Amino acid sequence: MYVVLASDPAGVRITQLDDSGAPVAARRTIAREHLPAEVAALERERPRWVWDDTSRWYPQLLAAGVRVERCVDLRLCHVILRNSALTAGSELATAERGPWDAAAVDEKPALLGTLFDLEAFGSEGTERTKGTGAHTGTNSTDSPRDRADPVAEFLAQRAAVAASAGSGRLNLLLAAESAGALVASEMRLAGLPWNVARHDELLAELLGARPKPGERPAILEAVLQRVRDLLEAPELNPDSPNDLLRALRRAGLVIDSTRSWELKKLTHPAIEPLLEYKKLARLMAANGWNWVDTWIENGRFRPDYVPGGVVTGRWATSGGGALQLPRQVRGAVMSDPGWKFVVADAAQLEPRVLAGLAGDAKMAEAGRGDLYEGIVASGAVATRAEAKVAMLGAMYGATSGDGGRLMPRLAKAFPAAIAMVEAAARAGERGEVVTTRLGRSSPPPGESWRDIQGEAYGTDASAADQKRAISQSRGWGRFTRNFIVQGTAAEWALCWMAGLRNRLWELGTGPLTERPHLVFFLHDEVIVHTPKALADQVAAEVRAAAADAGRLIFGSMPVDFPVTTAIVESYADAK
DNA sequence: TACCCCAGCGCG
DNA sequence: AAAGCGCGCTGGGGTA
Repeated sequence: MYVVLASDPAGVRITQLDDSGAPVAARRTIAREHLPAEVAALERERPRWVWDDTSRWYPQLLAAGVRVERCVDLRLCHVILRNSALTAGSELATAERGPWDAAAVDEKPALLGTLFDLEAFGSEGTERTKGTGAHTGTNSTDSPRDRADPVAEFLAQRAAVAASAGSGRLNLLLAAESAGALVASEMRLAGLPWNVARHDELLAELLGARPKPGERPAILEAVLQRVRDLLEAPELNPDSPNDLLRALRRAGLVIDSTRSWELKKLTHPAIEPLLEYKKLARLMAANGWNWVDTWIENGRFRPDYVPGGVVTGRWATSGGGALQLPRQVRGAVMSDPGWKFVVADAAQLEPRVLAGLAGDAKMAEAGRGDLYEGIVASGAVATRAEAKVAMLGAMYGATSGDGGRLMPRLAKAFPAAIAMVEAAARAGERGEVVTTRLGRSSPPPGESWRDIQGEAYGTDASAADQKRAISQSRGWGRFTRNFIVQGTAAEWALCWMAGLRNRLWELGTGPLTERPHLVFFLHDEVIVHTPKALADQVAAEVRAAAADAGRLIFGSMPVDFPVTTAIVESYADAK
């Protein structure tokens, strides 16, 4: 059964559909304040909730203590189906842009009326990312998506999937994407436990005690003093790349940027303290006291997770840089008393995904244990380090350096896997679209890309035009090469997390945050916060969910997806 | 003052 | 080891 929710001037309109999409009862409208109780009652029948945007509906339900098992997030699913090569001929994909299509930045509409609509839509989008997602309460009935009918959209999506040759995969992708949206709301509700006192200690050890606003802490100041002395630049502003570059050149160094890996090549007494300064200044700017003041509330870090925020299907976050927490401060992530973290990491996820995608039995075999050791054992390369750099080269499209040099050896040892990424690269170079295992397609290159390619073959094309076109074409090829791997890995991770979410729910009783629950997700890694006594069971469920995800996506293809699990009280103690 | 872009660096 | 993929955030520095 499906239950479609829609905003209505009078409250919330509820439409129940059977599994074929046919209405099973007259639709009705209830008052907004009755929604949580209504959802809780209907949830016992395990429906799939259908709504325009999980972040507009679910946070309030969670706040009222109502958790749902599954949903369809029409906004996220629409994006997938609109772009997927598997549904390219569908009405949904070929229709004019509508309220379910986000306004594209580079498509400025000519007509004022249209412009107004798109701007209204855009402003809604930005509100969503910065806010709590709690839109349903007040003035949301005016947004374009509320003027669109979710029942009609849902039926259009079902039709597009049903007519596709890849309907099984697409259905899995849509379910996983929607489950991800539920997880995102739940993780925001729970928050990542953050020990402010410990964070303070870490900062004090590394930087010195918290300074007055606008000043530098003692250790940072002392390091800077050394830099200024050694460069004989007492007025140096080390945070200004221009200023720093001038000072370095005055000291006789030949350099054209202040990037740390460029600095590392230089020999000068000031380099060591300068690199130290950069490291510490970065910590202070990105995750220092200001960050704690802004992002930690009541011992929890609650970033805004953005499922589908990356073209490849990876998540993004907005606010707090949640996906870039530096190792230096991970010690401040500490479990509650009586609770533990289970930190789990999918080992060598992307190359394993590539083995599955390509159906490369040899590479799957090499991945029976440590994949890189397996590659060494196959004789392709001599060391684990070489295996790793060669694999990265294959997946990212390295052309030079060790990656570019070693990659051809992989092509000999694992021809199927390498042919897969090479084919994706060639498709991208031609401006074609590529598609992940479950059916997410890459965006086509933009208009200016095509212009540049076209111009390079005109009669008055210069050598420079052609060079530019080739370089741009290769660049897009590297993107599509990586897209199929990164995108399919993201699908694996979504399936993993969706399965884990339900397994965790079964381990406990009561509200979500009193059971083992997800508190963090980082592409190929999750953190579960769990009562101490359940930690071992959680670790087992994490591994079982990983095995499920592999079978769901790759079927009988025997690719292993081992996960490392650590049961810890601080994130810093994992791996 | 507000806004935009860039350089640089954190994460996978 | 900084060549090759995907992001977000900060401070500097410019413009309106």
